[in-house]
Amino acid sequence: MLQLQTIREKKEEIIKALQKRNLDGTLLIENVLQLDEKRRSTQTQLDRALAEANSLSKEIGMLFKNGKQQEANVLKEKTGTLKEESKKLGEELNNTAEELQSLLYQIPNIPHPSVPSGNTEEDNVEIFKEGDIPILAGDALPHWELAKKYDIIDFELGVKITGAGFPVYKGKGARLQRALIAYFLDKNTEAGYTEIQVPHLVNEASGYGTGQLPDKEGQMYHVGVDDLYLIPTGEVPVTNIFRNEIVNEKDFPIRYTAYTPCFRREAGSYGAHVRGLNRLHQFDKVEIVRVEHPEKSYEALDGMVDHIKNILRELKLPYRVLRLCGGDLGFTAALTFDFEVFSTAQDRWLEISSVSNFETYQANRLKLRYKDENGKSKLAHTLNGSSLALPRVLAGILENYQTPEGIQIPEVLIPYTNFNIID
RNA sequence: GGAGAAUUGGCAGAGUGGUCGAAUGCGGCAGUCUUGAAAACUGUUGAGGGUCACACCUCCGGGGGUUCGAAUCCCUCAUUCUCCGCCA
Repeated sequence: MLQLQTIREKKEEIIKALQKRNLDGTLLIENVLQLDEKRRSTQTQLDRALAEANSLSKEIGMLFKNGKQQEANVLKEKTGTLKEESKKLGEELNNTAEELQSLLYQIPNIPHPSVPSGNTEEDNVEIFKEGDIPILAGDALPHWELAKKYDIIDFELGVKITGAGFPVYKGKGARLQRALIAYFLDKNTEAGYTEIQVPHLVNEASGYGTGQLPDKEGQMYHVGVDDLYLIPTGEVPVTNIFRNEIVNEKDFPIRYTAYTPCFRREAGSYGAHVRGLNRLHQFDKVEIVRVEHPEKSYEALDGMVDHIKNILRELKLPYRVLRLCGGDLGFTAALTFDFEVFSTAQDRWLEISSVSNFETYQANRLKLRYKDENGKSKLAHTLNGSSLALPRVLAGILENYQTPEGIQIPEVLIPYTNFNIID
């Protein structure tokens, strides 16, 4: 959520920047400022009433102490109207604040100046590409057929147990997936991220903290009886570690990595593009999260991008990096780089990582602050990225490493799998 | 799931209706002393709103109530601890 102070000071710039998201925020911002004005004036009136009541109460106390009952009773009468007034003002203040809050929740983050304009993923800008796209034999198969051929992923079995989008990994498929998780966690740890394990269900406050609520409510599975949500990404529990925290400036950089399953309802998406592992309701992901000093956050973002490049280079997968355009940028992000791996048998790119800087947007919701050198608390910056999303990496490996003899295992993974071919 | 106790500032811990935003100790920060450090001593040290700056207002787990006045009384929810039950 944007800071009110920023909206007050940079109204025009914000409206202009939001146009990159193809959003005309004029009315929204105007309403916010109006409500903010109203809130503050109501607050002032309320404060005045409370101040008066407070000093009367003190006087009454003194009078009672000195045995002047009658005078005290006279003053008591006066407090009656003040009480009514402050009650009314208090309600008004609450209503205004609530209305203001819900408007603020509707304003997305301001895109970073380097975000290109554009409407759809077509307008994202490729900034880097690496790795050779293998030339496959004419009978090369998409991963879902490879999965069947070698009996390593069973989609139908998942349908029986749960429903579409919940595959069962078997034998070397399961082992390969576990190897990838361990490998990613090891790489992240080497790079300075602390490995943690977090809950896979979160409460409502956490959903608001990272911005899944209220705007993306329908994307999460909700456990009604206990009012908890299954996490759509590890970002939610990990970043919420810092909700309502004031960290020490000396603690930067704060770096965490966590492996979690992710649950997404993804209602209404069917067709060829969601076949196999391309889109699932449950999948595994290793996430990296950083909390940074505002002046260092873009440096950190670059570092995260380089880190993920390294991993993909080691896996020898053909991939590219995109700078997301305004129209494709997530609600809470200021700048996002997407990583895509080339799925040779499907002849298309698959998103396997999304690395974002949220600047103070999440921190403001989370109330995540740090103490600067003058002892003042300021909002920190939060960042996160996938390193990496498992199913599509798996799909990329299956398709790009297929040979007539079987599926070769990338060299760096063999110590983790203990086999070098799936056949 | 049942019974009881608790929830106060970074931590520990006082405070049961009237200068209590809150004693005290530890920790943190600044200073004195010291060649330096430690010790000792002195000062300082919660968050948010509001203001040019003051004033002022709010916050003692969350929400609601009683009262002129609540950290202190009442209701309710949550969490933690102890005992019992159940269980990986």
